[in-house]
Amino acid sequence: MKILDKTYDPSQFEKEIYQSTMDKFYPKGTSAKTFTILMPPPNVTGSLHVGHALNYTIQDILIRYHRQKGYDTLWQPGMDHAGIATQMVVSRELEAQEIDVKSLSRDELIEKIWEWKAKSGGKIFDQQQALGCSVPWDYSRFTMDEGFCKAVIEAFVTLYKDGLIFRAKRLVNWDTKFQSAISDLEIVNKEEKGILWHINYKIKDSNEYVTIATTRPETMFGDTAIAVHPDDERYKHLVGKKAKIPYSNRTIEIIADEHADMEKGTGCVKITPAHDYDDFAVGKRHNLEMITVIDENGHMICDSKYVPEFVQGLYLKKARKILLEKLKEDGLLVKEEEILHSVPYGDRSGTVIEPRLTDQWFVDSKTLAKDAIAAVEDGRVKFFPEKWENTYFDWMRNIEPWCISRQITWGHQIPAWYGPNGEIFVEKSEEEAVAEAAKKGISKDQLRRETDVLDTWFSSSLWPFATLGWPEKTERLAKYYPTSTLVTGFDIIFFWIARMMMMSMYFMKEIPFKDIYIHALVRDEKGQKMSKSKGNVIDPLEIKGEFGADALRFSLAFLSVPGRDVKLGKDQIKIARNFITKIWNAARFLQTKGVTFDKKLSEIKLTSKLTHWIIAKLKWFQNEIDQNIAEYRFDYATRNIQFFIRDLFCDFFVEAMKFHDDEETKDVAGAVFSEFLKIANPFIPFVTDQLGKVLGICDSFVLENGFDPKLIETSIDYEKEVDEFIDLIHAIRSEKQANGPESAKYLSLKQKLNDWTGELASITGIVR
RNA sequence: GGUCAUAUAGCUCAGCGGUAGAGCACUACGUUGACAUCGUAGGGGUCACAGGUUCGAUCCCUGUUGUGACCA
Repeated sequence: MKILDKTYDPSQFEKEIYQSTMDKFYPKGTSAKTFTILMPPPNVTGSLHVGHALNYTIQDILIRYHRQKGYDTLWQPGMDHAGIATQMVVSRELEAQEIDVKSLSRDELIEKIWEWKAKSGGKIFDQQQALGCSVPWDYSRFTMDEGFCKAVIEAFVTLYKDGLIFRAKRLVNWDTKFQSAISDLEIVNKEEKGILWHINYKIKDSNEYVTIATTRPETMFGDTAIAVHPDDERYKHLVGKKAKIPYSNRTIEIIADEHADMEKGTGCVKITPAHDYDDFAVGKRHNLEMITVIDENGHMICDSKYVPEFVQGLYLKKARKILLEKLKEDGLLVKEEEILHSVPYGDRSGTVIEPRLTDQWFVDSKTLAKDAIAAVEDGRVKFFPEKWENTYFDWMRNIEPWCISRQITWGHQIPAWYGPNGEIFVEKSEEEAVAEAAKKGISKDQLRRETDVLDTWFSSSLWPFATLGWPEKTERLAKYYPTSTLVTGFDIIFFWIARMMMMSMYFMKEIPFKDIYIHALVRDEKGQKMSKSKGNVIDPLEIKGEFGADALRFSLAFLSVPGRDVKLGKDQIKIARNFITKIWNAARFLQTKGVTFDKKLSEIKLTSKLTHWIIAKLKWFQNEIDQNIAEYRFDYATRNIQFFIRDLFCDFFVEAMKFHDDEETKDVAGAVFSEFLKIANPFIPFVTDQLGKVLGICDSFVLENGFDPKLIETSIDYEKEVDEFIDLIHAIRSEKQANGPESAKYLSLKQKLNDWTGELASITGIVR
């Protein structure tokens, strides 16, 4: 047997251990009890950050643990196509090569993106391997692969025919950079300083003016009313009168609506239903016209009869500036008031989001949410920590229709065809659409396919069953659905969890997963969010290089206290690395002591107090870990790993071995250490497998079943006696430090130790 | 504005209706047959504040304050 090096150097063996164990990560299909985790699919453009590392570490611990326990485990890997993000990355790259993206046809661009994917996509898979993720890689799915596309079409067409997807002209969040609608989850509101401009509109047939207050004067050409509060005595006399929009020949009615806030601005508010959500609602109530004055690029519309020439075609901010100057000149701008207001930004584009009236496709979330809510209410699906169900309920109970169409190229093109008069045919294929259209006398060349693609999250919402083969009735689907535990961050409860719940309840009529474990955000050691601009980003691969993947995994699990952010600093990882070194050196000591690792616990006849004691502690340890995993307490589990090997095994048992090293003790030392490695393997797979190999225990612990604590009997009396003995040792050491070796108390305690009879008398030398 | 968290040692955090815990940092000692990436021992807390329930509250309840997150 090769003697271990003095220091633990993970870079020497991590890669090899992973390569040699990869084939053990596949579901065996032999056990009736399954344990399945859906890996949250990273973006095809993504690369590993420390948040992923936490997410994958937890999943890998769960998977490896259950695999050892004899479950048929499937950790379903994959990737999503990240519509906007990918198209952005590829467009940028093409532009760098001086290729005009706009001149490419749809098919050409898509081809370029596939080329890019083949070359640069999915880097994260290698990084997941570096971290030790025990994934059956051949099972990987991609939201744009052939089978998945089929699933998306099936889902879309079914929902449409069931009346749960509809097309409508509504206000949506318009991203002027991508020139696409985005969902309300994809915008971030920022509190900003702004100006409330007070502008006079002349009352028709009167010399009076009404002063409205607005932060967006340039939209005035889309105004279709002015609202005052019904209880506002100041303006009661104006209700029903008409006012003229400056520089426009239109007059608009002054209406009473509770939307007007008497406290804010002048109490009079202009209503622009096509460019503001609140105004849209007012417009609906009062049956107002909706006039769009801003185009898809964020410029004032050119050929509009509503927009005066002097601002036509101008970028919004420019138009605003020119308009305000003119209003000022003409004495119509009567006040500028500084205010704080919240401004919506696109989370990817970083540009101001414009509410825009467009035709889009929507999912009737409200209807789909019902079963999804019920599944959590009645406990079929549980959140850990439980408090997150509030967040879930809150959102689901107030859910709005989900805008799923995107005006981009990369994604699942919506399977809808339009006839010449706006007829809509939603079918799984062009042939079927043509056939349906023919029934209404519309020929194939009159049909035009919808160019919009679906929101990436629409395909992600099918992940629990589409990855397993749906819509086909595959064996895999039958066997692994519903899955066991979903592990993810709270930031995608709405984006992903809620939507998977809705789609799964609808298409599978069954929950997608039983438990949802929500982990925290990883922050730096000061509790600040990691960001490139702050320079406090911890790169998991750099950490792996410096301290080893096990140290990173151990630290992340150690810090996973439910309900708290993970504050990760290098110090913490160093501590973990030092601890792993301790395990390494314990192994080294056992080697030099001539311990062999070929006997199982059950094969050793236990006679001594010392061996009874350590085995009793091992049983306790195994039970603790079982419970910790069942409760998703990875912080406890790692603390227990530390406590067992350091405080119990090394500090006492190994020390005692230095005085008491008969065959039984050595056999038990080997067997207990082997069991320890096995139990710790899901947490720190690399070092434990390496030790297992070098010590000749086994090639890998990946498929090793743990021992059953119930099958090995230990004497409680022996355990107690050793515990008392240890307490006495601590008391003696403490007394010696406190009052010196001459103190009466020390001497009497020392005497008590010296008088100890029986087996333990042989190890009193442990106190020096 | 609404909701949900959270406040315990210098720091990061466990914990519990009845003597307050760990790691790091700090102090002292130590190179004893694996480990200085180590060991042994130690100092250090009015458990945010104010009320209430209780024989007893750091823990349960109410309020205040600070901090954080989400929603509008």
